Amino acid sequence: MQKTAKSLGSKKKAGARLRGHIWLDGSEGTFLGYGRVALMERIREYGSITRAAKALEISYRRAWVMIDSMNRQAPKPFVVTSAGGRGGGGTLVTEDGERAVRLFWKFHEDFQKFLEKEGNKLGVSPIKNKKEKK
Amino acid sequence: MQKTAKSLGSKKKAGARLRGHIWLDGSEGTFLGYGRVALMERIREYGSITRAAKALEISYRRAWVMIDSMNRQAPKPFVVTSAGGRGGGGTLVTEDGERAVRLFWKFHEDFQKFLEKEGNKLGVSPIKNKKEKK
DNA sequence: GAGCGTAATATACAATTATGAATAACGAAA
DNA sequence: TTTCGTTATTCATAATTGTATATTACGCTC
Repeated sequence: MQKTAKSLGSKKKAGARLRGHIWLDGSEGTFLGYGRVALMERIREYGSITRAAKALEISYRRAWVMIDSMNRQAPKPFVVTSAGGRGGGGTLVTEDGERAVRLFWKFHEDFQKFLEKEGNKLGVSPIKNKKEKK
Repeated sequence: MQKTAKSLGSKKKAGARLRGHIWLDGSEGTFLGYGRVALMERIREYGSITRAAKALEISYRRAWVMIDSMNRQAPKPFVVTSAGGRGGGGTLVTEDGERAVRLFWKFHEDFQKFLEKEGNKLGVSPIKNKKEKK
């Protein structure tokens, strides 16, 4: 036990960057987060859980679990599915789902601004990323 | 494919709550977060990684890895260790470490305020927890 | 120099989490 | 009623992460 630091360290934490994750909690834990929003956006794009999962490079099961959890926690389903029929069926995002996606991105946007301001306020490096020129 | 939601769902997401995690990133990924701050606080309390880890109910290895990672990313070590000597050795938090802890809690505090405001702004339930009557 | 309790380190094992493959159910359309 | 591609579901396996245990190094104290 020794070596009490005499001079204080740099105030900027040498390139440290404030980061974070945000999400909405529901009755069963996670209700809406980055993964689920991305999934809904792909479902909107492809009309299919299978293809959306492939595009996101996650397993079908994982995608299905997310949707199931989300729908059970939502007052009304965010996506509706149908098995069988023309094309085998499909999945689409409801108006409620679309609204949830917009709400989440607004939340994210505000959060990014918060991080920016906070970084200045706390004197932590505003460095955004590795390898940025200009 | 059917059943387009006709009436819009509730605006409050029925008890959904905004949540999040924050941390500081460094050159190797996570630099400072809730776990590392809690660890430093316990080290300050006990003067030992072993006892701090026990108090937090994590393995010594995990605690050590956190400290090592943190110290390597910090301009100057946040904790200093010594093996051997009176009492077998020990660990203590440096002034830089203490300052980092304070900075992180300030960050956390501001973040909680942000979540509160954001919940109001977005119209997401201000409900703090399950089981509230009235 | 022996004893002590700690840090430091390696490694086998446990637990958790995600994946991939397989199968059945579905329902419109030909 | 057969076909088709999707959803829904199960299960074994893989990958990841954390734990428990053992061992060595350390350096003050007696």
